[in-house]
Amino acid sequence: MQRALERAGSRVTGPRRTVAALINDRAAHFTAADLLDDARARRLSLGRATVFRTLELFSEMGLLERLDLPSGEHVYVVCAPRHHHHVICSRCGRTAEVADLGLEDVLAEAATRTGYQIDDHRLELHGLCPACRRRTGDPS
Amino acid sequence: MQRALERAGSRVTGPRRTVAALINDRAAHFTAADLLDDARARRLSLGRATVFRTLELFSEMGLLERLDLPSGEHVYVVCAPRHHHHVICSRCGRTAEVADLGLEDVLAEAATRTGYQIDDHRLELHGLCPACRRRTGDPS
DNA sequence: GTAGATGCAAAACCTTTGCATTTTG
DNA sequence: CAAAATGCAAAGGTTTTGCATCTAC
Repeated sequence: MQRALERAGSRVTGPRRTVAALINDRAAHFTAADLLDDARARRLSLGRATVFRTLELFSEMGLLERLDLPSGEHVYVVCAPRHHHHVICSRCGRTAEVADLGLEDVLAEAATRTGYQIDDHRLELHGLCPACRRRTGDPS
Repeated sequence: MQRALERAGSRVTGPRRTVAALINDRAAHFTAADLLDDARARRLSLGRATVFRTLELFSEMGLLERLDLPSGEHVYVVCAPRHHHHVICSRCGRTAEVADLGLEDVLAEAATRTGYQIDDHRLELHGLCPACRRRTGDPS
């Protein structure tokens, strides 16, 4: 992460390290408020504005991505900077990334049918992660 | 819409008719605030809370769907109650619906690769609608 | 007549901004 | 040392809630 900041020409500061550390300790997706709470719980000084600014920075750098859950919540997930999609566990919030799913055909089909020129897309998959699946009734 | 309300066991009230009318007069996606502004502009009495409550009601009834744009804006679009996806014009906000795009294979592939049990998905397509395409430089 | 709907104003949120102060490179 | 980053508190915006008053059925 230090590397990434340097590469991006941004400064490596205490607060940014703190945010990075807090993110690292989170298993699943999180909100800005989550990090603020974590910081307070650990008695780490960290300003609200800094958290928002840092999340935005990390997102621009491609280290994070913001997802909008069906609930309307804005959550962030750690991810690789290439194009991909997220599979989100609706129970625990853990996410996995998938890429190259063969969406091209789907997009082409949509373009043909609607006449729209499709420039971008967002795909979110919701379900249960392997662990939550085991803990649930249905081991199908 | 009257029908839909009756079917759902909800009352057909003045404010709900007003909201439905305002929605009808909108060409593209809109926010709760948009409707409030429209109402004010037309000197229609309509409470803020009622707008939010009605949008929620219509959404539950499947007449509307709330989308979260990449910008973070919460917009609503009119749509049919079956499963489908939205193609959204990034210039004018007009939307089109598409269904049965052959996503099944994509979902199956994602499930296989991640081990998640995939229960639901959201796909948003962004681009230019035919009209905006024409008005833009690139008639490719 | 009564459950359901409304409107208002306040509360609750969430996110951004201005600006003086501190810190990094 | 200069530019960048921070923190605070305030502003801005959106959505929700409590409650007294209406109104559709």
